[in-house]
Amino acid sequence: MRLSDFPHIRELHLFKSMREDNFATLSQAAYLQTFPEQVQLITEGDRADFLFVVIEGCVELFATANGREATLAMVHPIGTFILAAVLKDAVNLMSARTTKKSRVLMIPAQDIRTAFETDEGFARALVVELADCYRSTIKEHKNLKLRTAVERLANRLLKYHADQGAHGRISLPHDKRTLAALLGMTPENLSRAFATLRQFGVHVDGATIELTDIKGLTGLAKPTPLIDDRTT
Amino acid sequence: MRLSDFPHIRELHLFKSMREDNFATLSQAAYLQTFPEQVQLITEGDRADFLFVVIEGCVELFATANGREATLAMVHPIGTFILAAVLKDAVNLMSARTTKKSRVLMIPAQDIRTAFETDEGFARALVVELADCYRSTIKEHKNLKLRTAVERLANRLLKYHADQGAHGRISLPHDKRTLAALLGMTPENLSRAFATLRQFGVHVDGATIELTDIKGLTGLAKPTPLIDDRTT
DNA sequence: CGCGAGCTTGAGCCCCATCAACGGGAGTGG
DNA sequence: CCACTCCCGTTGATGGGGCTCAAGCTCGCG
Repeated sequence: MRLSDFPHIRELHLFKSMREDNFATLSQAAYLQTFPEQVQLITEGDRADFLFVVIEGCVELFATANGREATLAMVHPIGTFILAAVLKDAVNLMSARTTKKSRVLMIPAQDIRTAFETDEGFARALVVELADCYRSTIKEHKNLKLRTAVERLANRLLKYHADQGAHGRISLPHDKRTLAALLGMTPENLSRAFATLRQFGVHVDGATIELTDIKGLTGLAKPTPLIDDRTT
Repeated sequence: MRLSDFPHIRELHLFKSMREDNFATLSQAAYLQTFPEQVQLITEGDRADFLFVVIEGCVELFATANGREATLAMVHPIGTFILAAVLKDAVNLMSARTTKKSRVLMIPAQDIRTAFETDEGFARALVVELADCYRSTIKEHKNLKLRTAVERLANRLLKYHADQGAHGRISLPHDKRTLAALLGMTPENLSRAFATLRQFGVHVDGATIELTDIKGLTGLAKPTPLIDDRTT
């Protein structure tokens, strides 16, 4: 892997407090690879052989059963996935595919586990990382159980709006069928949800959305830090 | 707290590898308390002041928003809850209430965090515990998104059946309105789901259920270790 | 015997999935 | 430059799963 990528990784909360020698070992064992879009990186049920770190691009985590498929999360740079499975030396509960051309760092699972056992700083960082992941999924669970599809969309738009500078205009980070899957609905229903939100100042033009009634939209969405805040 | 309760707690995976002195400190700071049923122990949004350990009875974790309520999990002995919030010194994402008379151990959050920072063995145990919690919620998420209400009930019955010795007869561990909430449906709908399952050999008599067609029920439920196994 | 809580059953409705058709933009090849 | 095709997104019609509201039922208990 290229040394030029080390600084970013090293600065990750997960690796920041790791001992230098352990990090060096990990670096040497890791693979940095570039994938085109729509490549499936892992399959649920398979043993977790690598910890993945998304350096560039975007990865979709999803699961399948009974002929149905559900998107569980999108991983953006710099983010990791299947950490829990790697630590437990267990099978993946989710599958993963790229949604765009992506650069991904793959760290052999055994090296992660060794570092966990020998590096106290790393073990502590893992606690924090896992706690964050855990709380994120709880929020997502609440989002799904306590809100309708239109409410989920409204909150998601407000989140994008805040992320992108709150200038009244946002651009969707995913195509609409992916966004629909992420929100737990069909593409058709997403269209209708957008139509419903028109009366709340949501105007769609392709991947660009204009928000002209933030107050009204917020009133509908009723965002709460207990679901929507990234880090609480 | 009573010394007689120590052995059970000490044997918990979470505390097993903790240093003796740290465990002693924790024990002295902890409160063992008994609550009647339907007592709310914590409220979402409040700061997490204690780590809770259910010694006896049962605790329901739930969340509220927009006038809706959703049950997220049931905690049975011996189980912990709001560990992640305690570690992060954050607010609770869930509320908790007893569903029956319960004995609960309450360990001050600050003591847990201190132990985390000073006790390497405890930190490692936390990683495993959090990874388990994390994977459990992912499974629950998949259960909800990938299955219909009837399928969720069928799988739940099969799980109880296995837990209780697979003798073709099970007794429901919760009353039906709680079970309905746990499965993400209304009590009315649970009734109808049971009626639907009659043709698959599910015969209801109060809290006792007789299963006369395990094979057929399994065919409908299509259980998978990637959702239903407690520890994979 | 009367009462209330928990459970069941029924009717109606809403949200959302499904199926089908259509429109438009991008890419391709003539 | 245009015709063709394919894919994405939209729109409409229909249906089903599940919720709501309301009534009836059963059983335990006073």
